[in-house]
Amino acid sequence: MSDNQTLAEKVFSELATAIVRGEIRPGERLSEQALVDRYGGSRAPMREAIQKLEARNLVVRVPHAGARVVSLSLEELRDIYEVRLELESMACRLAAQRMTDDEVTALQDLLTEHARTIEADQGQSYYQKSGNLDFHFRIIEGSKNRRLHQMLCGDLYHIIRMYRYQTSTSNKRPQQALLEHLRIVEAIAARDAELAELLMRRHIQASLTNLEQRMVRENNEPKNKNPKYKQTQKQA
Amino acid sequence: MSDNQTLAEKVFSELATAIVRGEIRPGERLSEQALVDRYGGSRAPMREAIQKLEARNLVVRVPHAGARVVSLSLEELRDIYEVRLELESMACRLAAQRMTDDEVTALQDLLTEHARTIEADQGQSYYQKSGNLDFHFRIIEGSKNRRLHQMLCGDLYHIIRMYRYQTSTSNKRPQQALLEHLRIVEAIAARDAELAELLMRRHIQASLTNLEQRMVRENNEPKNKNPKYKQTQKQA
DNA sequence: ATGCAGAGGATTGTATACAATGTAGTCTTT
DNA sequence: AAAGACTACATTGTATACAATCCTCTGCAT
Repeated sequence: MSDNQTLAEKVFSELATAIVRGEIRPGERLSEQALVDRYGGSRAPMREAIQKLEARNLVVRVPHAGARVVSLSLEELRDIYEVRLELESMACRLAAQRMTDDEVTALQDLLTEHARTIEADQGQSYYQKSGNLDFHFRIIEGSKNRRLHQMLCGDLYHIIRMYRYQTSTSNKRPQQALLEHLRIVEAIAARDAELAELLMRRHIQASLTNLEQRMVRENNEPKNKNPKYKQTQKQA
Repeated sequence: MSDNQTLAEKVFSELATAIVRGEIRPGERLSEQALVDRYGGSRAPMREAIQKLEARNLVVRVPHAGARVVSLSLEELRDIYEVRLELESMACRLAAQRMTDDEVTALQDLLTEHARTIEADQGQSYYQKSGNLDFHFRIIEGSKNRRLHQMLCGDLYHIIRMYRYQTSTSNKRPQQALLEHLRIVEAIAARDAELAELLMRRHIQASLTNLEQRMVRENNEPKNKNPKYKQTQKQA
């Protein structure tokens, strides 16, 4: 029934959401014994859970030294964003070629739903929370490329959600984002793969340029010199 | 000294190369006890090694049922090639923007070296073996994007090397491949990112189209219906 | 005061033992 | 004879115990 999945998997998924939500801060250490005390069981499943987290790049493990939640520098975050930009643009191109007509109409319906929500709710909360993700997820699935889906949803998105730097695009102006979404779906419906890819690229690019600007600003004001690894922060 | 790395890591790397070289066939099962008998130690490090393999998508593990070496369908292989095509083209674009002048000249030197080798050796063996990989690796490193490097070299390349479907491009005519390499480096040296990306895309595309043609052929001749999972093959 | 050396403690890596689940083979039943 | 259930075995998941490594704190020397 409920314990169909192994203890290691349960601990893994609990830890993963905790990390993504920021309940466990970047740089914080994951002691195997501490996990035993918290979740019960023995060290073996805890080790396995930690290894699963490492596989998803959520923690970094060094032999004999233990595991810490990843703490990304701006450079590393830029790297991730660059890859995401490329892969998701690619997904959009493929989606324009491979989505079924039904899937396209379903996507259009989703956007009209979003429009209603924005109008009613002022759109601040709901839209960017799940709606924005829904839209991107559907397009990624529409690419009909399982590996691509795995890379974007499995690895990159979790980390990106950890560091919410998507400020400029979707936070400030959801109606602008919706407009861009509409244009993208138009291109997909017209089976114009090139245009769809270009529009998606521009749609995401804002986050990346924002991040890069932050990087140059950071470099010019070297007051917090090396925030690469914040170490040894126990919960007070 | 030599056992600076843990037993789990040693077993992992041994198994990884064995799998990539085809010494352990796709679909073959990896029993923990069998690994203990072969490599010594106990089950704990073997489990860890298997999990590391799973993290790199070299084996598939199902709870309580064990681990098997991945056996990819043509669709899954196409997915991987599609992603590789996109990521490596991207790497080439970034390399054109970010490689230092020294790195570019080093790359040019590498290609003149390759040219000499081809002339002398008839180029069949050496060139495609390590030379071709060297070239691609350097460009990937030239992108200065660690995550991209990790994705291409860590995950995708191992699997691609397992299934050597790169027949059409580099096998048949190494001198043709060298020519394409030269053009790519020219574009990089000219800092023409767009052109460099385009040339790399075309350079790799042949493998993908070859694979896709194979897929449609396979679908039209359904004599070997479901070669998705070859199961229960013990070494005779 | 600063830097290095060493001992102690804490944590991880490994080994072994037990429990739970999946698998195969046999037996029964229709 | 074929299909289903049951039993025995094999394999994986988990727990506990031991060994090896690293981190920290203290003490000494410069």
